[in-house]
Amino acid sequence: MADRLSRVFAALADPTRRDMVARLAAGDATVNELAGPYQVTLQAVSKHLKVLEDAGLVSRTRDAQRRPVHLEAEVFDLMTKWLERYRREAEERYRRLDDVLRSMPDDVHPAPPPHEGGAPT
Amino acid sequence: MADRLSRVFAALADPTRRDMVARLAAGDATVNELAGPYQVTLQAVSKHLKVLEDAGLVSRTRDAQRRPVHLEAEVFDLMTKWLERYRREAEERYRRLDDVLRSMPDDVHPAPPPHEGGAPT
DNA sequence: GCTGTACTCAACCGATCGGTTGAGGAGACG
DNA sequence: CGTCTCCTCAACCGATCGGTTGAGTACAGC
Repeated sequence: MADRLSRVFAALADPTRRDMVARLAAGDATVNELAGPYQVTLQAVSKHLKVLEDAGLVSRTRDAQRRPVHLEAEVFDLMTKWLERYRREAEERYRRLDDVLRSMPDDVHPAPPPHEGGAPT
Repeated sequence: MADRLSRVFAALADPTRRDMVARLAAGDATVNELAGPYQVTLQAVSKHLKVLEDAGLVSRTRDAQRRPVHLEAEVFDLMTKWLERYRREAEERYRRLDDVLRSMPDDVHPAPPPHEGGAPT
């Protein structure tokens, strides 16, 4: 799993980790604070944090023996970009297909035109 | 992995599956067509498709012996909602923290209550 | 009906994942 | 110094994952 996007998606595929992200969105927290609500060992939480860190979703600094965890917002942009791209394509195509189906009750056609006008902004 | 969002994120954590989604955004395709560019067996592709289907990202219909795969755009909304929520929170907080740091060169952490107690042992 | 095409199901395999326990490392504090 | 708190590293374990091969299902066409 080399690429960044895969690590990000994989990191967020776990509900516990998504929950941690949600908590961190409200402010930095120590490992102990994050571990609080979950019924797992501190080591497990530490591992989750490592996964999030490797994905670039959080960063850990040092404050005495505490390791405050900070949510990195930039990564969300990466996902949003990926998402928006295909979401728009798919929705646009969906609208177009719907249109095509209405004007073509039977038979087949060679190939759809590369583009059409009138797509909403 | 019961919840929908986890399945969606997990499905997209694989570059091959993201690639398939990208391809499907341009139009429906059969399993064979999707398998084309990848150096894996048809069965592996079929499995990937099943993962995407279980996540609600695609649907499979029947056309003679072909099984055309269709991208379901709605699911992207689910992710976008989740993303946007925390992205906004995090960025807002980031801006706020930045401001706070400037007016607070040292000292004075809120130091949340050391609640705790119990758990294991 | 037989054959070929398109695809799925089932069993298996090595690698990774999420969790555990156990053993520390780093720093505050008596 | 010793000790306590906070946290990480290492080893292990069962479950799941991504891939394989082999067999089977569904349909078209001769």
